[in-house]
This record gives sequence, structure tokens and C-alpha cells, in this order.
Amino acid sequence: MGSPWVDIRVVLFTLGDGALCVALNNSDQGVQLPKGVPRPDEALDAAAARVVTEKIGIAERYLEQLYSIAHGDPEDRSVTVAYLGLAISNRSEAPCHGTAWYDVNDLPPLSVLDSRIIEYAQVRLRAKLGYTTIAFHFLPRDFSLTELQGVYETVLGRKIDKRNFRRRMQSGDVLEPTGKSRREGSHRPARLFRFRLSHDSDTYLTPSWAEHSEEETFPS
Amino acid sequence: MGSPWVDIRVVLFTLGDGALCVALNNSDQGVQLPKGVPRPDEALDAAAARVVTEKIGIAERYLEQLYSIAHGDPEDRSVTVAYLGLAISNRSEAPCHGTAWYDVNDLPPLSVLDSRIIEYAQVRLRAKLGYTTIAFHFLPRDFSLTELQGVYETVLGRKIDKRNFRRRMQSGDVLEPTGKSRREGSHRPARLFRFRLSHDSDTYLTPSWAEHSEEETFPS
DNA sequence: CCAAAAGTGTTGCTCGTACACCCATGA
DNA sequence: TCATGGGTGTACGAGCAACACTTTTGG
Repeated sequence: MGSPWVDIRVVLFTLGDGALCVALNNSDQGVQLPKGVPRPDEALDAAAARVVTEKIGIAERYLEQLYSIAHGDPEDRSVTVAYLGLAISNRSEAPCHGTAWYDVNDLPPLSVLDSRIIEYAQVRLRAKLGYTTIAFHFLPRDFSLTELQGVYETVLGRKIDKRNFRRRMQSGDVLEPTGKSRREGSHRPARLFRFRLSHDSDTYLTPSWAEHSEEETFPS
Repeated sequence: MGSPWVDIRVVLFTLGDGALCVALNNSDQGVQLPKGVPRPDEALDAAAARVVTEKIGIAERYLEQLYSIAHGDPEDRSVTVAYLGLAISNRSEAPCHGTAWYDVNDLPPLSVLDSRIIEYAQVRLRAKLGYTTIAFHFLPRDFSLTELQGVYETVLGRKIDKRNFRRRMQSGDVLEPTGKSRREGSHRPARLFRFRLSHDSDTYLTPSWAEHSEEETFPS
């Protein structure tokens, strides 16, 4: 029958060495986006999360549906549902065998579809930095303002004024000072902040119903 | 096999009598969103356009992918790709048999999924009014500023200040004066404007590659 | 001359941006 | 005491929101 296969592909970004990196799998058909097929009773978001776990082996912090596209010929038809994911910048946690991080500005040859998906993921990520708090998912629980600014600069690919950035961040009630600070060199220690959870999820303009429906309750 | 069916559902909005309306089909399973199944070699966007033509019978002006979701049980599994569409406010063009316009604030009983899709379509539409020129797709080629303001007010569900609205619209170079005007009552005639095409498509934050590739050129 | 919609400016506030110096620390 | 990154304030301009009256037309 003409029923197409549905596959899930995940563009999982992380930050490493001042570069925006994406996780890619090395398969016998060349380098490609990590992908998988949803199980018969599995929500698409859950399938995407499973792809991250099984194919990348990294704990992701954020996962959002990007776009769906049909491709292939009538005999080998499939519909791909693409996801955008963010993972914490942590070099100690190595991805599984066959998976590696690639600088998005220096990618190996990929299929046309994968390239487009990655490009679009980057567009969406940049746009969302402006009107959401998505950037926090690149950082650990406690972080300095300089680290946060680094996230913005790396993703946007340009320098940001330090004073304006700090004023903007501290003016809303998005940041919570932890009181702690961190010494890490022969200079003044940085004060650490934490992200206020109440500002998550709300502003993302993603459907509120997305797959959470029956089984899951919202994590506090 | 476990390969799911892919179906397309379209939330087609129009404006009528100062209300935001959505096109719904009256089937033997009750009232539901117009839907269809993509052909073996058809792009998803093309399939959505075909749903509009065949199931609604209206010429849509804008069509954008919304979201995909898996549902059903393991034996009767499907993945729905939802679309948001806009059609021109034109009561003379009647939809096909079995299809009717419903005020979004006064909908008949619908499936949980359809209700959620419509609700999300409305959220996206409202949000996009703010940062795109999507509103123009509700109007004919030539229109008055009052008509344009009416579109915003109806979709957003609140009054807007006339002077601020006109200044904002006329300050960019989005509007082109036609020089014509329209008399339609015992009062001053309204000057008519036209939308500058160059401002379309760019700002929508939809993937630039989305299926348009080969066949279509932009309608003038 | 009346009703009805079209059209028009000013003011205050908020927010983004440009810009340069002192502070705390470890070596 | 020096090198290094952490931390701070001000002034200007752009853009948004609030606000009320005059103009043109047909009846």
C-alpha cells in the first residue's frame, strides 16, 4: 500500500569551544542526522527523545518539533518529522559510538534534506533566542552572566555589548541570584545565577498540548 | 506492518461579519476539520492545497504548516500534519456541499484533536499578525486602511487605536497607495492601498525550502 | 445641516544601543 | 604590581501608547 514510513530526525545542538555544534551519526550511507521510527503507540515527541537517548547517548535539555516534509519516490516514500534539540555544553559526556559533534560552520557532506533541516533548525534557534529563554538549556543549573552572554554570542555569531546584555537579563525576573560565586583564575570571581522555572514553557509558542496529553504530567 | 497513515488537516480561516471563521466538514462521524491523504508523490504542502480545493472549494491565499502529531492506537495508527490557511473574505464564493464556515468562538462539538489544532492555529495566527504581513491574505488586492484595521481587530479580538495603526502601517514600505478611492456611503471616500509583494514570504519564519521548489511561481 | 466614516499630530514613556572605566583576585 | 576577566551608569534616539478634532461625502 501507499502508506509512507514516518521517521524522526533530530538536530541536537550543543556548544563547545565557542562553536555551535550538531550531533551527527556516521552510518554506512555516510554522515547523517540521528533518526529513528516511532513505535506503534509512541508520541512523536517521545520518539524524538528516544532518538536522542539511543542514537546520541546524551541527555538533552530541550526538544521541540521543527517541521515535517515528505520525500522519496512513490515506491520508497517517507515523511520526516524534524526536531530541534539542545544539550548541555559538557565535553565529559561523550556521545555513543558512531556519533560525533560537528561545528555547524564546518559540516561534512550531507544529504540535501539533512542540510536543509540543519539550516532551518539554526534559523529557528536564532530567532527563538530573541523572544524566549531557550538559551538556558545550553547551560548548567548555575551559571555566570558571562557564560550566558557567550551562549548568545556563539549562537547569533556576533558580539554583544556586556552592559546592555546584563541590564536586559537582570531587568526581567527571569534570573535568580544564587548568592554563590565561582573563582576560576587570577581575577575577580563571577556571581552565579539560576534560571527561574516559571519562565519556561510559556513563551515558546509551541502547542501546549503537544503530546503531553494523557500520561505525562508537567515536571515541576 | 506498523507503518502509520499520514493525514493532512487544514484549519482554513476567513473573516465574515466581523468574526473569525473556520471551514469545517460535515461528515457521518460528525463535524470535523477538512482532511485528506497525500498522494504517493505529493509534497505535504501540495496535499494541503488539494484538501483546500477539493474539500472546501475555496481559493486559499496562504497556507503554512502548523504541527504534526501521532494519535490513534497501535492497530489504527496515524500521523496528522496540521496546516493553517487563510482565505479571502468573500461571501459570494460558497464552499462545497458539506462544508460551512463556523465562528471560532461558537464551534460545534469536535474531536479533542481537532479542537486543539484549531486552538493552536488561532494562537499562531495571532502571534504572526505581530511580526509578519500575514493579515493581507484576508483582503482583496485593493483595500482601505479601515478594512485592514478591521482584520487586525477581528483576529486579535480587541480594538486598536486608529492613528497609531495607520502610522505604523504607513511608516514601513509595506503599503503602496493605488491613487484610487472608494465611495460607499454618505461619507468621505476611503483611499485604497495595495500590498507590496516584496514583503511577503521573507518574514514568515517558515522554512524557505518548504516544498515550493519546482512548479509554482508566486501569483501576482 | 446632519450623520457617518475618513483622515490627521503631539506628548510622554519605554526600551534598545552606544560607549569606558574601576574592581577583585591569584600569581 | 600586573594581568585577567567581573562588574557598573549615562545619554541619545526609535518606537509605542494615549488622546480628540476636522474633513468629505450623500441624503
